[in-house]
Formats: sequence, structure tokens, C-alpha cells
Amino acid sequence: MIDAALLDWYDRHARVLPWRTGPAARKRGERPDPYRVWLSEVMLQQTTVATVTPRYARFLELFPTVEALAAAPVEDVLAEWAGLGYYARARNLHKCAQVVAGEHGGVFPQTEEGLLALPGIGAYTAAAIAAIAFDEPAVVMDGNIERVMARLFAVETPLPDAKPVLRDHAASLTPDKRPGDYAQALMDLGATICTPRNPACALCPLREKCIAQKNAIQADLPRKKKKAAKPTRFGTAFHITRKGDGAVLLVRRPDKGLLGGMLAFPATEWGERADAEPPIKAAWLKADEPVRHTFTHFHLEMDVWMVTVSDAAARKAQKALQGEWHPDPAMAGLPTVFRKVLDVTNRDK
DNA sequence: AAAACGGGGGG
DNA sequence: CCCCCAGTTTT
Repeated sequence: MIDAALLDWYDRHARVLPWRTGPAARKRGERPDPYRVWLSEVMLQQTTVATVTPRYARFLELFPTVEALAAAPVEDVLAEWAGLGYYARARNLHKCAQVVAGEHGGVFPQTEEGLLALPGIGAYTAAAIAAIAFDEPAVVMDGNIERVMARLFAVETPLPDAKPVLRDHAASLTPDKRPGDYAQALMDLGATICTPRNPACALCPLREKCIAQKNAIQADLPRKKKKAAKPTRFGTAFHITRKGDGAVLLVRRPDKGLLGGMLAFPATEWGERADAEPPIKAAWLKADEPVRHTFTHFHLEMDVWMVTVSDAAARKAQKALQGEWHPDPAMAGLPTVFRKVLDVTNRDK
């Protein structure tokens, strides 16, 4: 009966989100566009609805179909992804579009298994697309649903060990009817009622069925193993302006590793200390404050060195660094840490 | 099984 | 400051 109570709640309280088709369209038997469902799901991986909403609209305007996305240069896709993080998502998104457009005639596979075989689509995303776009009763498991299941069934085993048990519970509840709405209802519930802290149990449509709530332990679930502390790394970024036209030198980072494939300012490796060996001899000016930024597994403190050079020195620098000149780096699609570098140079000039 | 991989918002 | 977010891929 969980699914009935939940769907009833969803019909009354569903969030209006740009990648969702409204209840009216569903009544007419329309299915959502798989391309849009896929795009939204990839964008939403480890990324909040608030962050995704404006970016989803922009992306869709630029790349309205899977064919358009497949035909675009990957650099354009990465530039559009700038600031969203986890840039492998953008490279895989582009790769996936090319597979779908080139090998599947532009049509997404309709089964969980077929979707899972595509780049950038893992267990969660395959299940979500199958359920939402193709009405398949797939077991959708994300962070929200894990939390809801942990509370509903009072699972006290810490994550990630609890994952198989939580999945079994979720599978036992997944309905054959409206599986896409059911999955989205569970995620909405996790996002708005069954929140990580201070869950609003008084408003919860599943309150009567929640064992954790009955035992007053819901705020302590799900338990999690705690994670390692982040070390701090140091480095230096170089902001080189070409005197003639004011263009700024940027480099393309290698596909593998942190910020893979993204444009960046030339910089040292990030390590134990900021050992600045400038790429060219020039009258460098050091910014007053370093850029501070936190990545998934370390903090970064990066000094910023600036210089404006003659066109001859500019050619030398470009050759040494294998860079490209950009008239306006603010428009180039820089990841956040290098956008911060840009902010520092604007402030100190 | 564990680590790599971004960034922003909430408490 | 720590935690969390519609996770996936690589090691």
C-alpha cells in the first residue's frame, strides 16, 4: 500500500521541474522525451535541482536533440558544462550521444540493460530512464531513496554496507503501474519531507508505515561510515596577457584526471608546496591573495602570477605552454577554480 | 573494495 | 566546518 499512498501524495505535491511532463500530458498517454530525461538525469548526478534547473534549460537550447549533441565538438559541450563539475559526465554524455545517434539510429535503448551499456549511464541512471521514459518497473536507487528505505525499514547497518539490503527493500515496494512517477515521488519525498536533517515526519504520507519514526530513530538514519579528512595542496597559476590585443593564454587539460578536457590557466602541478617556476622570464606580478578552492578529496591554495607581454614574448609563451589565446577568458567556459583565478586578476589590477 | 572525480548550499 | 546532493568510472 506504500505505492498508493505515495502516488496519491505525489499527485497533490509533485514539484514542477522543467524535465517533467505534467499530469495532463501523462493522462493523454504521452511519454517524456528520452533525450531530455537522459540529459536531466546525467546533470542531476551528485548535483542539486537548484543548480541544474537553469543549466538544463541553457543546454537544451544549445543542443536540442541527441543528433545536435552528437554533431557538436566536444569542446563546446565541455564549455557548456563548465561550473557543473564531474567533467567526465560531459565527455561521456557526448560519447553517449554519438553512440545513440550513430549506432542506434538516434533512438535510446528502452531497457535497463541496454541503457546500462551506454557511456556515463550506471545503475541509477539506467533504472531512472527505463522507469520515467519507458514505463519499465525498474528499481531506482539514489541517495534520497536509500535514506527513505533506511528509515522506513529502520536499517541500522551503516552505508555503504547497507546498500544491498536497502535495494531489496526498494525492490519489494516498486510497483508495476506508474513506476516513473513512483520513483520520482520517492525522490521528491526524500528531498522535501524525509530530509537528511530535521525530517518533517508530521507531513509524511508514509508516517504510519515508518519503523524508524515509530522508534524515534529516524534522525539518526541512515548511518554512514565517516570519511577521511582532506589534505591541502599548493600551486601557482599564470595569467599571461598579450599586449597587442589583450588576449589571454589558456591551456587544454588532458582528458584523464582532474578537470579533464577543460580549459584552464597554465599552472604548476598541485603538491606539497607552491614552488613557482614561471614558464617564461618576465616582470611577473603576484596577486595579494591566493585562490582557495576545495575539490572532492583535497583543498587547494593556488598563488596567481600575472604579466602582460610583448607579442614576441607571447609567441614564445604559447609555444612553450602549448596554449591558445582567448579574447575573453570569462566567456571561455572555465571550471570554477580557474574562474576564481580570473576574479583575483581582475581584483588586483 | 576503495579512490577519483566538482561544486554549491544548508546547518 | 562538515554533510549532502536523481552517481559513474577507474584502480
